[in-house]
Amino acid sequence: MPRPMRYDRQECLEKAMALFWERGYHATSMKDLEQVLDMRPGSIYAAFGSKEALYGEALSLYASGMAGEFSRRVSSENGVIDGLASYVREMGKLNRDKLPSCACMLVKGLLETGESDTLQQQIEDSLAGMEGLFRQAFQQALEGKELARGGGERYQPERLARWLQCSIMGLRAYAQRSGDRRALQALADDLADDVVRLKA
Amino acid sequence: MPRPMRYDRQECLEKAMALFWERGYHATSMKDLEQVLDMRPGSIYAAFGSKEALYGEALSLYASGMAGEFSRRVSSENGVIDGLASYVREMGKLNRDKLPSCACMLVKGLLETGESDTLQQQIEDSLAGMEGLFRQAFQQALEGKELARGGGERYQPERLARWLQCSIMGLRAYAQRSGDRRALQALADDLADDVVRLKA
DNA sequence: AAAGTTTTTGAGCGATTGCTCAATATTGGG
DNA sequence: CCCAATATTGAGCAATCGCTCAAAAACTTT
Repeated sequence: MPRPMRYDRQECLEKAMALFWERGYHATSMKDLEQVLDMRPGSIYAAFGSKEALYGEALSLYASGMAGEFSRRVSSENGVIDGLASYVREMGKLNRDKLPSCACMLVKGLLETGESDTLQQQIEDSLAGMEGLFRQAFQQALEGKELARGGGERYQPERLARWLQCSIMGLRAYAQRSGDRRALQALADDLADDVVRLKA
Repeated sequence: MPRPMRYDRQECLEKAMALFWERGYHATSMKDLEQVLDMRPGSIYAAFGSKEALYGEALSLYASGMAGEFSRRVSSENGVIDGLASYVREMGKLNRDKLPSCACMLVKGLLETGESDTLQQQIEDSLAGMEGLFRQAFQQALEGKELARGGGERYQPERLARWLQCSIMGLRAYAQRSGDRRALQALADDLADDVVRLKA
């Protein structure tokens, strides 16, 4: 007997995510969101509670999407290491025309939220989650004898995961620059080669 | 015969830079700046014109400071490569207690300004300037036979400069996370070792 | 149709935003 | 000691911010 909902929550979240991802949290106003979602303020607040909560849900959606894409790509190659390298190499194609932003939404959020912020903790948790996925991948590579022998302490999965996350953060920040796309691809290729070099 | 200025422009800029660096552009209000600078709106606008212009000058100050510190540290070591490695290794000590933010102000700005923004261009120019300094350093290392022979195309100064800037961007974004400081130092050490490894 | 239930609407709230400008304060020169 | 010149002040502007809530709309069931 109730009036049916006009809006699909998931679709709304995807649109909101795209806008937040592109402009960042502070530069995105509720007016902007109202326009993109084609919703009036009351509906948005009924559905999501607050701008901050909406941003939080958008972040979660982004994080799960990123984790999914990572897993998909890594498992699409024969070896884990090749999968990781492919994942990195693909980032050389990052382009503002296809995505709301080349930079990682988590990193954008990390750099614009205050340290006492509730959002900060969520972002750090998501980043830690990604780093955990990287660690698991390297762990798998280690157990599958994919990593070169004699790497020593340098080849500890958590160490490699840290390095990989750092490199990806840097790569995607670098990609945010509007400059030469060939330079970006060359950089991504170099980093991917560094990953591959863990094998030999 | 004019009334003398009460405020030192440089001191004001440094305070404004610290605040912008910590909070970012959008999260810093004129009210905040008035408080930190101990100036009333009229004085700020008379001195700097607008919030955006003030931010721009703060960015310039930051960029020149960073460039100066880089040059100082690189030339303080015997070899260029050791200087670069030392520069990277020192970033493992990045701490929110000492600085307004662990992250690079230029990167924070890059990730929160829109692409058509005037500030974006200034930021990208500054980043390109830093990358140029890196390139010059690697060029110097190359001419001084500091780089290992047989590195091939991989050891082109502009390629190495791109990689170094990417790594530093990533490292400092990683440092913004409030987590384990030993992990950060380990990461910085690993990256510094990668720089040193260009020699052998 | 009427009643009941839930969603959507949008005018508009108080607070804050970046910013202006007439008024005031503070100096050196005459 | 007053005047010309410049710096500083701060009340307050229009616009926008995130957000609220009583009313209207839209559906199912009876």
